Amino acid sequence: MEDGYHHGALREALVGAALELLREEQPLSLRAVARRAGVSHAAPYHHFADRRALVGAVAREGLRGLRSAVLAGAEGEEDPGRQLLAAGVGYVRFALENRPLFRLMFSAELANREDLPELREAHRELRSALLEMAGRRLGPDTEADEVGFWVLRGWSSVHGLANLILDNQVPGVTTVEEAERLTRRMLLAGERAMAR
Amino acid sequence: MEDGYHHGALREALVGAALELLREEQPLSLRAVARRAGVSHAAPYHHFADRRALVGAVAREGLRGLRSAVLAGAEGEEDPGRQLLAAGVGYVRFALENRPLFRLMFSAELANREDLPELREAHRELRSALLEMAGRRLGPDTEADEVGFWVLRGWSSVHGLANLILDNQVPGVTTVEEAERLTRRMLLAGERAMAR
DNA sequence: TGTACATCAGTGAACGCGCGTTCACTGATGTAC
DNA sequence: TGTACATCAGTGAACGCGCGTTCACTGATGTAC
Repeated sequence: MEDGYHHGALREALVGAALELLREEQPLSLRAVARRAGVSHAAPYHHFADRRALVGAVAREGLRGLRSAVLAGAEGEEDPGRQLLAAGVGYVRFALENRPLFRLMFSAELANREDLPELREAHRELRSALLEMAGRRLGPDTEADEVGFWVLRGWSSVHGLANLILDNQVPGVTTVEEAERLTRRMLLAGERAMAR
Repeated sequence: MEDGYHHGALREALVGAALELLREEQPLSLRAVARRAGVSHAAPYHHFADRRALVGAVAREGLRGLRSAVLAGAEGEEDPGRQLLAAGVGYVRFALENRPLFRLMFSAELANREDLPELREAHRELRSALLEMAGRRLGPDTEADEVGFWVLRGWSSVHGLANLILDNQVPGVTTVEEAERLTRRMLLAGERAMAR
């Protein structure tokens, strides 16, 4: 279990190495990941069926992180409306602070997830968190359909804004702080329109 | 100029071949593009500095198409509010009908466009079209900042929705028709909230 | 109208590279007795 | 406590592949005189 021939927790180490490479904006090849983990390039095959499975595991980790970021943002607030606002800000912050990972999570490569049940589960958990928060905001008598639609509206806004910023489509917004301020402003405008 | 040794319009043919490959969800390698255009894989270098320049030209073509789709949607309407609605629907339709191209246009590869002035110009033209439409909707006395913020709100919603659909994050929405209906519903809800 | 010649836009071979995956192997680990 | 042995999780060599890019080349085109 110590160091030496048998690694002990290579699976986790590989995912960690992949996250490291992403942070450095390096391409996520199976060989590069193995290299970074300090292991031969054939070793990953004892833990992942193929490159795709590894990428899926990395994306899953990313989704969990995104969910945490969203929930962490909301935790500091009492009022459900403010919770949602903070959640949106947390979402955008995560995207900005984990650009390549965020892109990977929503990449064409993983648009079809039928073969990656664990990744699907992570997506479901993120979605549940959003639905739960929106449910608190809209009240217990709100129909599920309406809550779903409401989540989709908010999610689209925030997801779109995050993507536009990542893609340098929002002139003058590059830092995390600027992005957070803009997100808050945007969500506040939406809330205000709703409340009126 | 006829057929034969000199192609005559290889640059355009290469971009066309690339668009064809994207439509088939094939990877956009320089060699594959040349192959599809029926030309040796060294030929593109007489028209593009490198692979990146070719990809940039393809994205530019895509952006022009997106702008056209947005304007075409709006053209059928008189009321500025309805124009914006139709523009949004056109945006999402374009994304759904040109999935790989749309992804390429907003990919990490092209997030930095400093070396691709023609692509930047295409982005500017799309942005101008959006600003102009929003300006008509908000009236001539609206401050430029406000118009810009308003565009960003709408664009984020529509761009986010398009991306979420492309990524199979919106259960039950896969066809273009379903996506259009949902977009309309979403934008209507936004308009309604604003009008109230 | 003909000819010499520069320029242009192709070709095909070659370069070095990193990739995903497979394979036979071997050292380490854990368990049955 | 020791030993035999199955299983596990690594290694390193090898496979075939497609890639971007460069190069010397050559055929076609257009122009000057």
